[in-house]
Amino acid sequence: MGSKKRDSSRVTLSDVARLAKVSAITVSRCIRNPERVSEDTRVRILRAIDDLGYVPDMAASALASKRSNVVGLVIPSLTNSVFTDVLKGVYDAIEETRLTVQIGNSRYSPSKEENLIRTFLQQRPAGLIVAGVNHTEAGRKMLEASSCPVVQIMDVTDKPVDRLVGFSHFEGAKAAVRHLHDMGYRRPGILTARMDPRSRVRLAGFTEEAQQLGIFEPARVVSTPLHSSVGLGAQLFSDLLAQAPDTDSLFCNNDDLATGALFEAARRNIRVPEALGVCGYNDLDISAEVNPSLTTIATPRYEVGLQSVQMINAALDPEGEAAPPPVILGTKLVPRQSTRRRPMPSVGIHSGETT
Amino acid sequence: MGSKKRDSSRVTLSDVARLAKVSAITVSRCIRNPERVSEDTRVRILRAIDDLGYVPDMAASALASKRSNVVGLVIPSLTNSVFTDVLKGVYDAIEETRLTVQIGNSRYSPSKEENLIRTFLQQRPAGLIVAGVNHTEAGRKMLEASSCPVVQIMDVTDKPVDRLVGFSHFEGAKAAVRHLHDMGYRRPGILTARMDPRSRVRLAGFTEEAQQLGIFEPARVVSTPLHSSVGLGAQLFSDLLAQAPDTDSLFCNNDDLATGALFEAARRNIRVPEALGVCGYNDLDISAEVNPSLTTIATPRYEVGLQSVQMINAALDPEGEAAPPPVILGTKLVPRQSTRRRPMPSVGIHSGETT
DNA sequence: CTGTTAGCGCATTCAC
DNA sequence: GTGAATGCGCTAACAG
Repeated sequence: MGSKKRDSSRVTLSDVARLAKVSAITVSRCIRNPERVSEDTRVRILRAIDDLGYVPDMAASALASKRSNVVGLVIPSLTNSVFTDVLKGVYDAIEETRLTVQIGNSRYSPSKEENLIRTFLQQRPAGLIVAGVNHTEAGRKMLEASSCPVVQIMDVTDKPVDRLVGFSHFEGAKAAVRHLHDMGYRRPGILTARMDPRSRVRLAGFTEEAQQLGIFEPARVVSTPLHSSVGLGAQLFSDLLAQAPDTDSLFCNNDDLATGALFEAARRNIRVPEALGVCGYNDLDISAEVNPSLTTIATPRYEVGLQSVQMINAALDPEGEAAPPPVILGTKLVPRQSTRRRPMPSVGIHSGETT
Repeated sequence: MGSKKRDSSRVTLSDVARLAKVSAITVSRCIRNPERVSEDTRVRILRAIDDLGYVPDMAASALASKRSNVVGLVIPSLTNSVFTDVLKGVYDAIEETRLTVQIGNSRYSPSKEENLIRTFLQQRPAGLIVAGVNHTEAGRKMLEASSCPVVQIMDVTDKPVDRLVGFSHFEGAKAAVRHLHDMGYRRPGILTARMDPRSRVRLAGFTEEAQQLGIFEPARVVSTPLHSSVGLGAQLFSDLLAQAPDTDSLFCNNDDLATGALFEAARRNIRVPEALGVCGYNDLDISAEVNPSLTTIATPRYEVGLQSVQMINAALDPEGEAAPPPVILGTKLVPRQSTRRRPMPSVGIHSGETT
């Protein structure tokens, strides 16, 4: 097999201790709380560590302290770029710390999520970051009973388990509908797939706002439990056209669907934004590049990743206070060429300039 | 802080042992090598485990055995979908095992990669999966000296460190050029960015094949160290057109660049595939959806992820043999509408029907 | 096939 | 500010 070397006696705390002429426990302290050790022993110890190339053994540390340095991260997908952006934020932030990430992929399944939560919790993690605020009952109970900090991300709720950093999908969807209306569109449809909790909330936001504006029409709602993709966006748009041909605009639950709809519109020679306004959700990289460029709701995914780790860190800090209030980040409408720059004069209502 | 509960005396091996009326070590064995324990003690032990809800303590296990169950995975990006596909394969495969993944993001930096290799190796990982075959000298030495199985992925080489599962970028690029030639294009350019080792190899493949076909033209090579993106593809295509306006086809180092080039061609009313053939690399989801759909070289990224874990597993198996030969997976040209279906009759410009 | 003994490397608790 | 003793939960190496 692959083994090539036997374990060359590892450098341990006591090796360092001997060289620095102190006891092992002092070295241990010096590493974890440098300020609790006198100036010059600290210097000696650090030198010894450096000379010997000492590296702490995490397993031993975890065993003795009953606390690992592992942060569990539970997300529903490893390929959806919404979550890979979160991932990047998490990793960028975690590198500054002595923590380590372990990912669990729930595949959008609440029961898989529950299992992951259980598995992680059994490992005495330093903290847990979980996407969403909807869990199985058992899952939520475990999170609440957990002895480590828990951060829910990517959504908002009145009753977070512990800490939370997310944004409102409801408000984002409403802003999208409002924008379509401001631009003069009066017959908006919605394309939505993979009906996970956050998609549902966006649909609810669409519905509420459209109703308030008096432009809601059930026949213009197209949804499917299938996973989102560009190809599916094209398909759903075709479906919508079949059942409500006079639709004049689209809120798509995400930019993949929107991109697909845009492509399908091009194939059908439907002019965007003149004959059809399109607004997506998330602001992926490609959204600025398609023809015409895609109006969308930008979501702070990377930022959520960063802040979730900072919250874990803050919670772990012995000076740490009680759990801070939830952090609700903003979403932002990014107007682009897939919606008009000005409302139509005819059915026209008023302004909506965004300089 | 976030703590809510004190550690409620954990269920340990000896608890299970007591209930099953055996010794702790037998329980330990039963968990790791069920077949080395007699039928009925095994049954008793498994029942006891179940009754008590016993969960092994990985930290203790790692400490005692000097071997963790962590597989280190070093990749250059967390957002590039080429690597998130690998990631998915790795996670799908690892779930079948008792192993666990830890990701290191090298950000395409060899020195960061070296640091990650060092850090991982210090944790006595069960195995290491590393993207690419190009490392710093120190990095390679560490890998060679490592006592755990190492799998290099996503590329090929004569001298793998240990195990390898990848595919040839050189051959993939050559196939692309050949296809463009077969379809009647005679003035191919190449767009390439983020000159990592694999991109360079693809460029070399392009160059060699084009030279052999007698259609190589240095002025049609456009490259930049910037990271690939759809927007950059548009930019590079514009640059190429400025320096070699008669270019009749494009091999793009990846599908992001190709997509950008396709978008830019649309903006300039350059007809694809009639006036311009385009071939990308990787076969991302979107490539089948753009207009016209993108001819590309499909790469087995998910499969590489899966197999890399299987290799680690095989190496860990005590029955395991010596390191198997490298596994070279195939890439596949996927002809789509961005190249003609038939070669041009002469040098003439027309046809390109796609039924 | 099963048990005994020993100790992995570190952190907790309490002395000093 | 520093140290000694003790054990975290498990597995290696033997013995039977």
